[in-house]
Amino acid sequence: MIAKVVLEIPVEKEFDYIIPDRLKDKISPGIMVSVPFRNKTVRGYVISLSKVSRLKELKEIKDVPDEFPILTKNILKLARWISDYYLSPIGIVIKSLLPPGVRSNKGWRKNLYVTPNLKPEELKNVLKKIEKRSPKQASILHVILSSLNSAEGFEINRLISSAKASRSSLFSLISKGHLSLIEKSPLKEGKIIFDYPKSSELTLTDEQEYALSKINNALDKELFKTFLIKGVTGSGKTEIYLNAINSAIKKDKGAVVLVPEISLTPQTIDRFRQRVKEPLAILHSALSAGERSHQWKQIRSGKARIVIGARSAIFSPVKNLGLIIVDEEHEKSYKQEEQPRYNARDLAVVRGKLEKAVVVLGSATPSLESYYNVSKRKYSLLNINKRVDGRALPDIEVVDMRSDRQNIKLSCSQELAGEIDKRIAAGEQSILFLNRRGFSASLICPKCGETIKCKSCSISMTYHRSKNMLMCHLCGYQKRLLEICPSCKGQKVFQIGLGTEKVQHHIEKLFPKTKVLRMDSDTTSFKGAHKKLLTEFKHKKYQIMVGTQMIAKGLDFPDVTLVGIIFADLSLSFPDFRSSETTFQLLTQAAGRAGRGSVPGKVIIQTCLPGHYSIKSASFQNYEAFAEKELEFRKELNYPPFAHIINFVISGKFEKAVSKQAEKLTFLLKKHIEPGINVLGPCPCAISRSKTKFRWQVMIKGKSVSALHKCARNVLAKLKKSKGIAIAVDVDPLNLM
DNA sequence: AGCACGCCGACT
DNA sequence: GTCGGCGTGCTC
Repeated sequence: MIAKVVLEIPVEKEFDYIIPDRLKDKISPGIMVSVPFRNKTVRGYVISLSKVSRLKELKEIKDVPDEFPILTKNILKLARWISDYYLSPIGIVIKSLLPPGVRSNKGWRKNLYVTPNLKPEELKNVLKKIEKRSPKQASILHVILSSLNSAEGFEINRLISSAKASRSSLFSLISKGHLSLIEKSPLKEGKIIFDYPKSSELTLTDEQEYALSKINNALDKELFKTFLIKGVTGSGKTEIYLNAINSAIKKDKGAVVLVPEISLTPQTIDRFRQRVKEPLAILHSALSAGERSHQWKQIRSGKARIVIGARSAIFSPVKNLGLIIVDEEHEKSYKQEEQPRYNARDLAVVRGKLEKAVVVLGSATPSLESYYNVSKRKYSLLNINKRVDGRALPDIEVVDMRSDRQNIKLSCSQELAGEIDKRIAAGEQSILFLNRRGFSASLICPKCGETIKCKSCSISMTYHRSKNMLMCHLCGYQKRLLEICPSCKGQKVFQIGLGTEKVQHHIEKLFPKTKVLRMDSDTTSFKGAHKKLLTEFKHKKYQIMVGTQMIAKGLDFPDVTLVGIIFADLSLSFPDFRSSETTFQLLTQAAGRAGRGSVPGKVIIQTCLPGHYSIKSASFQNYEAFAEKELEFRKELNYPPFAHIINFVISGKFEKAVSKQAEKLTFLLKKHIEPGINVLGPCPCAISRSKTKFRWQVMIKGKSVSALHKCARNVLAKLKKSKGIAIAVDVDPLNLM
């Protein structure tokens, strides 16, 4: 027999190996193997088995470290899909989807037991059913049934030998869900006993109830279906998720919950722990390799069926997966910004289809891609328009900062200052949001007009007052604040633009008796600081919080009744066709921090573009109005969701070589395009230099992804490599900087 | 990816 | 005449 094996190398090729007799029982698709390759031994994964090979001289598989396939059939299919769609070699895809601890394959050899997932009567029924077709499997079940009270449990090797069966028969029973793999022998009446947490069942609103019933119906039918829950901030989406998960458990199905990296806080996890009626596996980026590997094995063995985690949790090998939830589906952090550049939200739908599972995407501000999929009838929309307990949405006021009365340099309009004052008097709290840390955005020389830039990047350096240093927010390079212009030796350099440090400074000056907390990556970088500062704010050690992106989402402080957006235009000015969408999302999410308690909230948006539709519709809390306008614009310019984009980023140390390669690539793209595809560029990226590397980009755009794939594949195969030049291929890019 | 093979320039 | 630069191509 021949095994088709993929290796962890950037090559789209399967390598054939002979399966030696001593290993033939252990090998099935999805299993990890070690194979001779060149003069080394490398790790690989069996994709399929075959009787024949095109080649005559084949090498043998050396070893099989695991007892069972680490990749399930569906995950293997998902890996294939990712490889095709995101133009990334399958070996690299598999490498990146397995947690690092698992790949070191420690702990898979020892202490492996199985435990039945069914009651004895049910096992007997299964036994009867499979007796004729699969005598070996039946024999295993027979051994289990005849020794259910054995205190030793079912160590797999002993079980296999007493049943005179093979590993693959045992594995079939596991993959059908009749048995689970476990590391200890905790048998008690044939089933692991869990400590179920107590749960309070809150009553649901009518809208929540309706959404849940739709999801439950779909779960009952065991068919693939995708829902988009559009629920205003504070509408209790999580409550729907929790109930849906418990419904899945009742139907003996597993669930995966994806949350954005920043939302995976102890508070979030506790909420799920308290309410979900089974142990959770938590896949957090902060876990060590060992911990990850442990969690993974708990999932793979069927011991944990409910998984909560960030992006990569979409690969967890949950048994009998029935439900996939993607919270805050519009979040950019679901996109992996390195190869393979997948979007976990989109993979959720692909995996849902493979597993015949129900997929629930939730957001207060759905991505236009998902919203458009509703109108194409790919997803079903579930609207939640009311907040729980009938609380009012905050009142939003837009303040025009162009007015003569305002001084934009002082962070705070008269209106905002007045509202903050009221909150201080009432003992309530305020949150002020600005999406830039540091004190001054940049330094400019009035004599020559130059701004001070990083030595290795193309962006201007930000002045940080607490450190008294200039910092590059891209590469982290720091240097002393200069008194003299480095390019013309002019005597005076001006600081321009706001950062959170300066806002804090202004607010402290304006309200000298008030304690102001600043939350940004500068103040939260040391261990435990994030949690500590939030707790202090909750206990009202501070009246005002100033912060970046990190405070715009998810925070829930009942005493916060005012949210101020210091400068909404900052995100609108981004050179990206999605900047309006991002701004609308940011404003809506930030506004959602206000009025989460009994006192209604107020939001003040400061802007120089008060007429812009993303600011206007955010101020009316009208998603539909925004989406309608934005979709019109996207349609006109043939941007997503009406088209797909593949972005090529060419980078290297020498600018000439980079631009030359970008032009060669563009030439080939133009040569290979089909009708309906546009080639845009080449041009330098918005961040034209990062970490000493120059960056250029070319885009292809068109309605049909497969046509784009074809074009990209053709061209990448034809393009001659240039030394020191890297080309990153990004399908459905979210970051165009 | 990583490593061998191979084809042109500056050196004992 | 040889050492070594790195461009090309293959690895079951």
